[in-house]
Amino acid sequence: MSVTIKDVSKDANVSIKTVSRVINNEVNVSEDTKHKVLQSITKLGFKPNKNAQSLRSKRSYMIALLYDNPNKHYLADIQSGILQVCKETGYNLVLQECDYQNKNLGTEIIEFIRDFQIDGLILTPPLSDMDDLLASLDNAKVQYSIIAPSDKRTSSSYVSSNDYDATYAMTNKIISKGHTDIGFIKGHHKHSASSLRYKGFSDALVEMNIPVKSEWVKEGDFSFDSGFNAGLEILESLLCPSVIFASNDYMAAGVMKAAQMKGIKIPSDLCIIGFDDSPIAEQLWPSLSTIRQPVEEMACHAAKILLGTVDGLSEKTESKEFKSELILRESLISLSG
Amino acid sequence: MSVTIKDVSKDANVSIKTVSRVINNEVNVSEDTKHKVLQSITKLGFKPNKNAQSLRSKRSYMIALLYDNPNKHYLADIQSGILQVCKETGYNLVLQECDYQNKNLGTEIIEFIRDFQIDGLILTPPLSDMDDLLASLDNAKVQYSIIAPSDKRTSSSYVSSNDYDATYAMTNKIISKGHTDIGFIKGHHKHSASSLRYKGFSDALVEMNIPVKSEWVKEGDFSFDSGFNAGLEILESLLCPSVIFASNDYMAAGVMKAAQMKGIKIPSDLCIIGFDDSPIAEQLWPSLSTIRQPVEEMACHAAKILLGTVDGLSEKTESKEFKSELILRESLISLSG
DNA sequence: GCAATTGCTGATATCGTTGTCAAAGAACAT
DNA sequence: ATGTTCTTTGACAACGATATCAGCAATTGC
Repeated sequence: MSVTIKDVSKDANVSIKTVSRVINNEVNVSEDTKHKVLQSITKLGFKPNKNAQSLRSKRSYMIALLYDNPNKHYLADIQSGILQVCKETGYNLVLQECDYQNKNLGTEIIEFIRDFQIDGLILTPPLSDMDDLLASLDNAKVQYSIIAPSDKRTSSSYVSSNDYDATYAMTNKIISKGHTDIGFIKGHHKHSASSLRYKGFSDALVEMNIPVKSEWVKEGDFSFDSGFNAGLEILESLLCPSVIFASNDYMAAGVMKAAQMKGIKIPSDLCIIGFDDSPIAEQLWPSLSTIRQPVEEMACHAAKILLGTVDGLSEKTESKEFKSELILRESLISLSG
Repeated sequence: MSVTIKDVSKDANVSIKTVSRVINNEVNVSEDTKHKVLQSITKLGFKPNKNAQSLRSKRSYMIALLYDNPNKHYLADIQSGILQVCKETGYNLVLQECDYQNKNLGTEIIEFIRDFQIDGLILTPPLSDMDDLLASLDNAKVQYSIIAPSDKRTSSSYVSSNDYDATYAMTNKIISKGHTDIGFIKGHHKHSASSLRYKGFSDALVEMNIPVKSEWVKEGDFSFDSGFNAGLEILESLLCPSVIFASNDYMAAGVMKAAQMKGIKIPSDLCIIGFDDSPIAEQLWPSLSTIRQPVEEMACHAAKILLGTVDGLSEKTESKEFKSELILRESLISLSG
């Protein structure tokens, strides 16, 4: 039926082991035989049987993406980044939703890996910051790469973004437009990005000698609703800020809706800033000033890192910090009068 | 290292073949031995090695989701529906992005299935309507189930929604609010839902003796931008409609932005209707009246259908049409004056 | 010149399951 | 008692790859 390594070995007049050597790019194969074998392979259209390979070599050629993240756009971007790399390397991606509050998460993940012989993991926030989880993975000698951890640990490979610098820069930009009354909505406290983003914001204020007003700082969870509620609370203060900076675009959209419902004009009465440059940022009116992160590229890189350690064939890839970009749109204007 | 069928057979004092029989629920195993084996299995925590099973039995325990759809929320919903079923049944989901314009799509898909020994496919629009593709899959005896095909073919299993009835009902609802000047934005012409939705709309108008004005009917492609542009065009007509019905929420959001940029007040000057009940529908201000489709449930059902035919263990599941629900929100009001 | 090392190759065992086939015993018909 | 059928079971081959190890020739070291 399907052509096997045996057929190739017969055609090329070598042993099956030699064919195996060629497929796996092993050393100590003469150029001559290698060429001969490769020719037979293309001639017969041979493709190694993944299951047989996996069975014998204990590798599944599958990596898994672990997530506990309600933001579907974010996940979709992550996925397509990883899938690009998978396609090139012949690996497969398996999706696994987790519950970060699950006490047995570590054990369950390790069991999952063992059952399916998953070759490696990619972790997304908030899982990327769960030190005990990472520790048990290390302990079980599981290969993984993490996306956007809070501190750049040296032990594991990661891709990160410069959340702190980006919010710091955006806050300076806001201040440069004449604003001093600035509210902030934090993200989910379990996500490392939340504290980094808040720190970038508050450091920038403090450095310009602008006090951080606690009644203008609320905590959300990255969802539209939490942004909406936080926005309502801030806008019901006696004194309203002239800018609200939300830790992501969905919360910013929530603020915008809250403001519009209260008849507050954007951006003349209130400027709104988001983070992530989600599609919604451009779809709102007025469109949202925000910070663009190369999420897809980051995921792509994370996959390369993982496959670099998992698969001898792929070249080694290093941890990397990606730079964000300020996107200035209609929702931020200079303070009038 | 890991416990195998051999260990179980020793522990239960039977042959490995008998253990295999028990795992696979084969007939002709006495209750006694079956019980004994099952006990050993739980005692030792045995789990069959998927790769060995696949290698021997020619089944991969993997199904693939094929898509060519830019709507990430839609895809994410589909995915999570399928993943639920996969989790229960121990199958794995592989993602495969396709290009519906690719001439060799059929051949490539069949090759993909052969290489990875994929057990079955789930097709989403617009792939679900490509008759030649389905024909070649049939021809290659590939198992698949399709989500939302335009016509309910009897040959293949499908899940569908009542797009026609839903738009028809919504259009009647609009008319009942006193509107007669109604614009419509069609979806991507390759998606079967597009024509169904348009037909539901125009049939409802015609039945109420309201002519369909061609300058108020535009074609989009389900993207925000296409909705935005179509909205601009319609709103630049000499006479503007009092309602614009878009074939999905993203296009409706585009229309809303276009209207707001032109200073048109929603819903007092213009009502807007969407389709799908995407998250954005609730996040806009004013919030969007729309039609909710149980996408996740549909995907779940599609997966059950597929695994019912692929896997003898799962119970057989039938094709099914899912009902949509009208969601009335702020963006539709009665015609004043 | 001889031993030791290196480079290349192949025979064969092996991974953990399922498939084939035959044997043993029970049940039933003759 | 004998033959036939049915149920239950196990020994062993097979799936298609990689791993081990040994063999042989060519090169190197002394």
